[in-house]
Amino acid sequence: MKLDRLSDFTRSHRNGELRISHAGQQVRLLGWCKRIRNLGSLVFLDLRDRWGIVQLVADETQVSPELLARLKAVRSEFVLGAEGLVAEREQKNPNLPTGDIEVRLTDLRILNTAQTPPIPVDDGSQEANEDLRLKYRFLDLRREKLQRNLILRSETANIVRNYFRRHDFIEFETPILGKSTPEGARDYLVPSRVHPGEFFALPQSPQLFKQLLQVSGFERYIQICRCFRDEDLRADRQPEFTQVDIEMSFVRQEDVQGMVEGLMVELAPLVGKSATAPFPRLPYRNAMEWYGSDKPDIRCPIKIQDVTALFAQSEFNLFRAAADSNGQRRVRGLFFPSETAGAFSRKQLDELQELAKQLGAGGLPYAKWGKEGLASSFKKFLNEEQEAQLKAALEVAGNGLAIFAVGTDDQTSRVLGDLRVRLAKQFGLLDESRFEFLWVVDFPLFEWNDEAQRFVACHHPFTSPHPDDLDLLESNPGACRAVAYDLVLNGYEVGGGSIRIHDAETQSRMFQAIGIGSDEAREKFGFLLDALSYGAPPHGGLALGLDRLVMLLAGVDNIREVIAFPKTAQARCLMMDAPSPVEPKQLRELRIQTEQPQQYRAGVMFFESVPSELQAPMSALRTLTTNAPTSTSTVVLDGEIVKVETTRIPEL
RNA sequence: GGGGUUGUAGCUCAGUCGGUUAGAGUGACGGCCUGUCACGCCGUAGGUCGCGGGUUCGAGCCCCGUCAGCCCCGCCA
Repeated sequence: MKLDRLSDFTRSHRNGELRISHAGQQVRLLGWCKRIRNLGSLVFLDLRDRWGIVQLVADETQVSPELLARLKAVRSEFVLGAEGLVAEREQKNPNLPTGDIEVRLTDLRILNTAQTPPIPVDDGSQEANEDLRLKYRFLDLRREKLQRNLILRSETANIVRNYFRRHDFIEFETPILGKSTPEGARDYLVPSRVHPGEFFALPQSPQLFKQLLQVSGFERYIQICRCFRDEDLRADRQPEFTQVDIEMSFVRQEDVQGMVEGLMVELAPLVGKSATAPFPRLPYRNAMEWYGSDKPDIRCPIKIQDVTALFAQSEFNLFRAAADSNGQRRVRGLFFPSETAGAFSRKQLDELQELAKQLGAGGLPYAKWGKEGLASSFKKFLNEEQEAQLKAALEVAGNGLAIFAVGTDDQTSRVLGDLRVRLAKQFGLLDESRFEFLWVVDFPLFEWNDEAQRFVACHHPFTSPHPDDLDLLESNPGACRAVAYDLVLNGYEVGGGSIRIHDAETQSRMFQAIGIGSDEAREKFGFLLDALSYGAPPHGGLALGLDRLVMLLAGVDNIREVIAFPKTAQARCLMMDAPSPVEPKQLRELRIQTEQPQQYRAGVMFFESVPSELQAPMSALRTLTTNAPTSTSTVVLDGEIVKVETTRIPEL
């Protein structure tokens, strides 16, 4: 098809903004064909651009046969320039903002054609599977839903910038090519060509740079920056993600929190919510005790109760053993006041138990108060008086379901923390429309790492110990609290920060406590220790996870929905098919030898390096590769020796 | 690293106990249609049942392996 040129055609209006008040105006519009409805001698076309949809119309009594023919040649997703007269519709469409009017075509330019999309671009259609959506992300991103999310993301970033600028923050750019440091997540590494055998690390966060900028005296730092962590992914985690990173000098925890609260109060109205500062502060210890989580969703008020003492004399061995364990193991429970919960079926309870087992529980003891009174997995160990005590402890009034977990605090928190939110949603005990911020504070400074057989920093090794706990740094690290705080929204950690260590001596003690000796500290963090010894101001800050924040603002439960080009759970980009093998020449330049022969992905086929006698079939192989029906990658085989692993090759 | 789940037409899915020629909706293509807006009506084409192996007289269905997507545990200072 011969394409028209854009030439001098300029847009006069945006499609979504046309209203009855424009009636009578000649307009020039641009966009994509969302759908065409051909009634023979009358044709309607919905033209879509970023701002909305407007209906174009042409009928044979009004337009030339040529124009009508050209219009009928249009298919979905063709790119069009349309000229016409805005007119009031004979039959209006109340579902469309532009539904009162239509544009009577006087001219139509076909600026580009389009193949039939492999996935529906229409928001009304059922969403395609996510692997296809990711492969054809550029088409997926045409959908209004994703456009809305990404526009929201842009708005959010804009408000963030303006807010901090207003508060005298200075925006910085810190290096992407940095140094690998011990502790923390696995690094993404970048080999250095000019220094063979040496590697840069992509930043897990700009933590040290922003601290050094405090030492330099900038006092207020902001960066919206990309961070990289080579760890396994989740629905709310990507290998590269964006942080709103801030740092301030001469501040206490409350100063940082107050600054961030002000931002959240400004962001909430973006999506018609409101937030009221100050947000509640909840010590880590209480968060774990009441909610079984360090990022509790307090939209559900139900708290975990300790009922261990009730079973001190019980004949129910499982529970009594915990009561006898001197606090090592406890019996903790949750009560969901709800008729639905009280009517939970045996089957549903079995499914729940399966879930609990996946979370590491041995089983899931329960007590249910419903139409037939008490039903419980340990009913035979409960006399009337004990039942009454249990009801009192769990604050049971009316029907509902109580579930229990036995074990160490870690074990019971994991099970009850998860089920608390899950069941609360199921029973309608959690108002999902609300935004509930809170600060979790007083985190422990260290946690014991079994694998390394040493303490590791909970937050990071630059976090200031609580001033009251400084003496514990050597004597009892496990009991030492940190001046660290997480911002939690609806059960998600959306930010975390701390007051930092700002003197070299404390920093050295900290390194010592996590098993980094003075020599290693000097080698790995010499620049930091130096900086701290040249007049570093007291300072602290926080980093917000922008992706998660926007995800929550957008009301979606997956971070990929607010990222233009996300990676899969296996950290692969299905659109570019990255990562990918590279030319042997590149590897040679970097002095990198791969332990495994490189595998070349070409659609469904895999090739790998082999001895030279197989070099002969190379040209045939390349033909097969490019002709493979599902092949999407360009495979570079130049000079490389390859073999084919699949059974397809013998057909050659 | 481990567990769960999904994979059938371009797309979304159904497919009974293992049994004849694998279906539906939607999309695509062609025809008809002057008020549609998920247009309607008629017709046509469209399948490596993810891939490999096995069991069987016979496999979309059962078994083993494998690849990929998603969710979770470990991991993520």
